[in-house]
Amino acid sequence: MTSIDNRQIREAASIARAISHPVRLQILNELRGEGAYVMHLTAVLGRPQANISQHLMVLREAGLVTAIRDGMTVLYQISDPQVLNIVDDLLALAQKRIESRGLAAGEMESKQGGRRRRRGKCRCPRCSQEDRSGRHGRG
Amino acid sequence: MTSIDNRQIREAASIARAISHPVRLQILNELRGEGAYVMHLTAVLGRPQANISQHLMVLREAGLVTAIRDGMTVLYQISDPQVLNIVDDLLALAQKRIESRGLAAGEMESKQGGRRRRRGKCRCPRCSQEDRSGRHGRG
DNA sequence: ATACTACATTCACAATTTGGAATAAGGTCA
DNA sequence: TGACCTTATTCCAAATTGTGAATGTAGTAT
Repeated sequence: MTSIDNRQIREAASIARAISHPVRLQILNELRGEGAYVMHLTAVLGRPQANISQHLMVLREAGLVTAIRDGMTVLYQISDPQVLNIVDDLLALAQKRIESRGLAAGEMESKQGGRRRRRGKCRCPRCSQEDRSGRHGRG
Repeated sequence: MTSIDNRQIREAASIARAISHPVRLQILNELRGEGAYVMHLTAVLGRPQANISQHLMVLREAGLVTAIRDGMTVLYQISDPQVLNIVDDLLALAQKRIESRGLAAGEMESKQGGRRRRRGKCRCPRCSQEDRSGRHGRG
């Protein structure tokens, strides 16, 4: 039996709320796999460091991510794989909608990246390593 | 290739945003299966009708639910089964956390319903029918 | 028509969230 | 030590959200 009490509802809602910001969702998406350093997130998302840090704080307080100091840098990781289930479901539904809307409104994807997309080079420990060993992509 | 563009991120975030309120999450949870009438939601959640209606509007505008008039009453349904995947994942993670917190903090479930739980009787078409027969769809 | 029921919308205000700027805090290295 | 790097936090104004109260709209019944 699936009895839902108030605590569970509130907890679930607060998880959703932490995820419900484009920057935070993007952060979670970037943390797939082995996680990412703050400077990497700052570089990839193209946002001020303070802002990234603020969003990371929200994610931390919601318990969605954990921070591990590594010298001067900090590695953030997703705290529980189930978090990614939620993210994946959200992205899947979003994708489905965008597609069906595209068919309905003739709004096909042929645009060039409206805004700046990837801020390219980042000097975080991981990126430096990948850069040298020629490994690209995530996973 | 799972390239995530900005539109998809924003769409996903806005879905999460719509879900991220306890009342709305509870509404979605009540809509499982065949949906529910507004008066049923009002009765079950124990909140003012206007407030339920306001939250339903948010869910409608986010495209998570659809409304079908049926005489004087309005039946709300989940617009896409994938919405429930998200809800289920949120509830699962919430449950997992509450459990692990309970073990860690000795906060076992020994409370009586902190707030009012179910407002019991509701006169919506479905409840009335179930009340006097037992199990049947709408007519 | 009136009265009643179910639901939706608007308004006003409090509470919360957001993000930039500045600054603090923690760590490394010459 | 001080210069420098990475990340965290505080302050604050603007924007957004949540809610009750009142009101509007649509359908039913008499």
